[in-house]
Amino acid sequence: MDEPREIPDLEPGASIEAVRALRESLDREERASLEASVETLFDLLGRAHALSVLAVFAFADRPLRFGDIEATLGVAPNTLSTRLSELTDCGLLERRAYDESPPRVEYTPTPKAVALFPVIGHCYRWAADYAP
Amino acid sequence: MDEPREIPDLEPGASIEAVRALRESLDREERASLEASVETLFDLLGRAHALSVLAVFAFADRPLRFGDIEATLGVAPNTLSTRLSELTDCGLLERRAYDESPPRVEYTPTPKAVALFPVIGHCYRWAADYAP
DNA sequence: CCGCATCCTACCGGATACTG
DNA sequence: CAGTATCCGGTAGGATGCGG
Repeated sequence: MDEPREIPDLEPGASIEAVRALRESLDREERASLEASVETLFDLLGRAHALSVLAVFAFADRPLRFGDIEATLGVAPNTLSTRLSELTDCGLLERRAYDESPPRVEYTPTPKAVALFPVIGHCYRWAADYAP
Repeated sequence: MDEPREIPDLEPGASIEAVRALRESLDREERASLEASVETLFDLLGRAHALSVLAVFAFADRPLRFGDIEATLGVAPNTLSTRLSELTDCGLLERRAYDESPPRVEYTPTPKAVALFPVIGHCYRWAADYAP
């Protein structure tokens, strides 16, 4: 009774029809659980610069340091610190600190984050098509 | 010299590699324009309940009224009012007011919004796979 | 030096009451 | 019914400080 309807793999660009069918195939409890998970995700992404931070990682080909992201996005350090902590706590980023001088901290996207990158990609395509 | 590299059509689930290649094919000016458009989109989506509102429309099969969304999401009316105005101003929703009593206002997603629905769909799939 | 914590200010979002 | 007015708590932004 665990997850008989578990989605086998993550297909990028899931059409709404497919997801709508998925939602309707779930019973009340499973569906509430799914909605809650999505709500958590939306709450996370629905904060200042969260999507932008993800985008920076999506286009980077190496681990990123605090200063890298700060310079790229130009956000206040405390805000960036909060976002990075949240993303790390949710298992989207992995934080590795090296005990050096000067100190070095590197952030790496986890597979969980990589699985979200198509969202970023789609937003870029959308912007290229529908921008003013 | 207008848009020789215009993306022909919106493919759902654009891989980051493809978008990365696109970004690198653009010259400085075009790329800055794209980044600005994406930034605008991220700023819009990065507000409270914006993604949730989009999701409600993505799964609805008819125009929605203010009270529908309010009841579904349980958000404060002033916040919802602001979000709906922003989405309407950005051309994602079309607002139609009927001069009746009691008054009736319907919101319909535009093609521009429909083109964003795969983002919602992907988030649902992601949540089903990676949720706690 | 770099990554963050603190302090303070401004604005945004939540709850409730109220109007056309 | 579809919002607006009002009040208030929380969160983001900017500058600065400090610990490693």
